[in-house]
Amino acid sequence: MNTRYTFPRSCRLLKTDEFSSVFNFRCAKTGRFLNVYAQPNVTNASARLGIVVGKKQLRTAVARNLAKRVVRDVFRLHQHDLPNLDYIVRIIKPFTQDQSAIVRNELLLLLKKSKRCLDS
RNA sequence: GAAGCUGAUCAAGCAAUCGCUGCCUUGAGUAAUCAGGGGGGAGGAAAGUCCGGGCUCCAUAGAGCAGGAUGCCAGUUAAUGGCUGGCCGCCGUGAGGCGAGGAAUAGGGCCACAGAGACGAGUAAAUCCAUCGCAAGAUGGAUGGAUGUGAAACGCGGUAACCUCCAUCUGGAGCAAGACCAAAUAGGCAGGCGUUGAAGCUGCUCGCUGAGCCUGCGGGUAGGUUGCUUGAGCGUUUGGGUGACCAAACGCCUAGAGGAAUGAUUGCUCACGACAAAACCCGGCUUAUCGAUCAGCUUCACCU
RNA sequence: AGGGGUGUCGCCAAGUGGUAAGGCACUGGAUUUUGAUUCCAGCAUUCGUAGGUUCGAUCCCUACCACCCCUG
Repeated sequence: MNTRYTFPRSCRLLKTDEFSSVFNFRCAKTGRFLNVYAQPNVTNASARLGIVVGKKQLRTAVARNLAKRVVRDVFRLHQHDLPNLDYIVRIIKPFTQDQSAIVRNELLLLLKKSKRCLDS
């Protein structure tokens, strides 16, 4: 049995209430490009992800989609190593395609940091 | 060799893994959907939306006015304000580049400053002559240029990218166009039954309240389907034309989403990768752009 | 997709082809023991950018850039 790396609907944050509850939990970690919020979730079996991309930061639809795709890809590949949390990733600064490696490392670091923040 | 001019082409490639999204197919499932396999998946500007056309709907007896656009001549095209060729003017040493380039005797307006005077007329100063006067000067006549001006000492002045005139073109809206299917709720129309009692309380009877109820139809909202990619298409060759372009033959099928799809990682190679992402479709224009290649040409320097 | 508007000093802005008003702010001076008020003076390197028409362009024309608004 090989582990699947898909990103089904059950692994996303969908409702506005879910987003605002994670924001109100106030466990945030900030990097150069990203801003990660986290909250433990009891109802779901796996980690869940929500992405916020502002129109002010990334003007065109292509840039927004690229940002979302990069974040989603990192989450997808590491979802089985992550604890049972709700994450929200917000993009603060725009980045281009050749900067995506830096962004990926930063996101992994921030995810680990937020886990430690919740444990303490 | 250096500096340029013009035209054309390309817009990193290959492999593996994990993902995204349509299409075809197989299986499971009532269905939504899920799983496997195959195959496809952004541009030269997709951009700005500046022109032109196709397509669709609405309007339309015919013609005109108004408004708008264009403006040397000829050609090309489905069409154009695009493009091509020629003439003329300007710029550049040159290859070349740029040009809304018709009419001022149809008419109106404007022409700052300077200058006597800005198109109506007319003479301020200067020179010469005559008269008067001691002189300063005054009056009359003649002169032709100078000053200043972008231009002019009156010449049928300049200006039409001021209005205008002339010639040509021009119905409007836009795929959220338009077509089809079609919940819930409200309302409409037709038929039937209803104060000789509809409907409700209520499963039945009594009782009470007291005007609607049933059936059918059509419009139409949410939503869905379609329009949606085979087209004034692309490539090669041949022929015609100075050229834009046209014709013929052969070959090819090349995104079609709907909160909006092309990414990530690893390895190798190289010019070390810019501007930038389709949304009904084409033809142009304009703008952004790391670079690379090819062809023709110009100028300068050096060598033979 | 279609349509409209704006861009002028740090801010608000006037300006109908002839060398860019005004107010606030700022700077300097005067007045005052000091400050505020008041008075005087100063402050525009391309009128968003680039071309064109014109003797001459903020103004007219064309293209572009940025921002805003409207209809669906």
